Amino acid sequence: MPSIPKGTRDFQPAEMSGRNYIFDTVKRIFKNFGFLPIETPSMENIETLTGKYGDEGDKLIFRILNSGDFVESGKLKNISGEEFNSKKLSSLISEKALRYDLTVPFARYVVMHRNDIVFPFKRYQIQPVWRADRPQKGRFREFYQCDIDVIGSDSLLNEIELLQVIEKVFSSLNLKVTIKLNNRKILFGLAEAIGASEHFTQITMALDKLEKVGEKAVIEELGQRGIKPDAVEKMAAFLRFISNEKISSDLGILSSDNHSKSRLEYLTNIFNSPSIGVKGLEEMNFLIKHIKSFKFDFAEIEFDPTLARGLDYYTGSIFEVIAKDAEMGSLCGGGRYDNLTGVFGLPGISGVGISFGADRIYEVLKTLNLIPENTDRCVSAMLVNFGEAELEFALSLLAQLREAGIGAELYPDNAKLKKQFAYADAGKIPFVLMAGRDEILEKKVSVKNMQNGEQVTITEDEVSEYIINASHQF
RNA sequence: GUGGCUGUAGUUCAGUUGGUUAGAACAUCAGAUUGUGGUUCUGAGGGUCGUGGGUUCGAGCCCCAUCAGCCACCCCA
Repeated sequence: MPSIPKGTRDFQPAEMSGRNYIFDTVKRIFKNFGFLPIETPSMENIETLTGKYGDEGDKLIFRILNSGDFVESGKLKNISGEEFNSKKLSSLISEKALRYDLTVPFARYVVMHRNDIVFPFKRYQIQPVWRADRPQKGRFREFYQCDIDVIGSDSLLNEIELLQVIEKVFSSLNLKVTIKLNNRKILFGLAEAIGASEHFTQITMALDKLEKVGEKAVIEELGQRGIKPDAVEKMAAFLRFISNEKISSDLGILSSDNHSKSRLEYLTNIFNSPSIGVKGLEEMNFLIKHIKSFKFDFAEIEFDPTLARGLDYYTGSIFEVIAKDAEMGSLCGGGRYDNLTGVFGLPGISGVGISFGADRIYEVLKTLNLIPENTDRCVSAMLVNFGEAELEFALSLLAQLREAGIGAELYPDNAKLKKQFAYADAGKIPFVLMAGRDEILEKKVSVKNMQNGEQVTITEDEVSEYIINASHQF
């Protein structure tokens, strides 16, 4: 038996139907919000990708081997002792890599096409990305991202737009989700407020694990990472506040709305003004104030000051969306990046974007039975093949049906009727048409309704109309 | 990169303290009416028990190694 690489998948017709349902839904909504499509190549130059995703991210980039025989060509011989390290070697044998996400290639695209773009630029992009991760539940080495970004605008209204897109997408898919909202500036303010801003990264990474490992483990980790005891104690007080709040919320005393408010109040009290942290709180207040103008029925929005997100380039708002009724990682994530185009030579352009993980959304919809059936199959009639003598009549009937806009096919072999009917049945084709010797003599066709088993014999001219009318009854 | 679990037919799984020729269900194909599917009945094909080694008179079962898959950590969609 052949096989396919770890973490990749084949998609069968039934799965494609469900996947297209997701792609069609997000695409429809993206367009409705004014986003324009672009595509970029599957592979990028390695320098474009490296250094954007953090150390861990860099390791997960799939590299493409250069063509040619490196030993034969003698290229490797020019590297002497000291220089012979894996970094040097890999730059010699590989200069391209598969894209890791759609945001970094987009930033590269914006810089390259800056003169053709009218800012602010709203783009959507639906393409696969690759990560050399170890596969597990909801995690693949090849998967599709559905990205939208607004670049060239500082306005927080863009964040609000993105939140509405999230609500629209998940309400269209009938899926209840929680949108977690935070701001990198608040995280920085928090690090500053406890007097450990030099440990910003370590603090956010530890904080991010709160829900998974609990209060104690986070405090332990902070200590292990070399953060001073008095700073750890201040953080512990904050964590206690969060935990107490969780308990009240479980008891139904705090709604997620009040939740967000009380967290903002707490942080306002411990932050010095003016500071980056306070700026973050102002931004968060703005979002919370203005999202009230919109209905959020399927997405519950919550300010979660422990949300970190690892991608290095985020500088402001960050988002993460998780399903309420299923265990799965994040279904959607994103944030604001103030200087991603700067690394490609075009500074001062801020962008904000999110990415929907189509594969994870598919898995969740599948487990919750929310994928509509048979959205792709559109053949409504199959003609039975009776053999050479009846072929002329069958082919002209086939053409006539298709001309009338009816999806139709002729069974290709003169097989037993049982087999031909079983094929139609398996393919959920609603009508089977028979024109054998007797029917042809009278220019008639027998039409069998496969759902109720009824069969009528009508003239050739009536067939299209009959099928169209009968189809409307279902 | 680290750890855990599982590998028997296309799929889901049985398989006794190690004992003759490894089973079932579903799926597939064929037949039960030479012009009628879904239900029923009959039959057939399909396995080097992941792979390699070891223990034993004898291994699907025990031991070692290896590979693959799944799950968790890390990180993320």
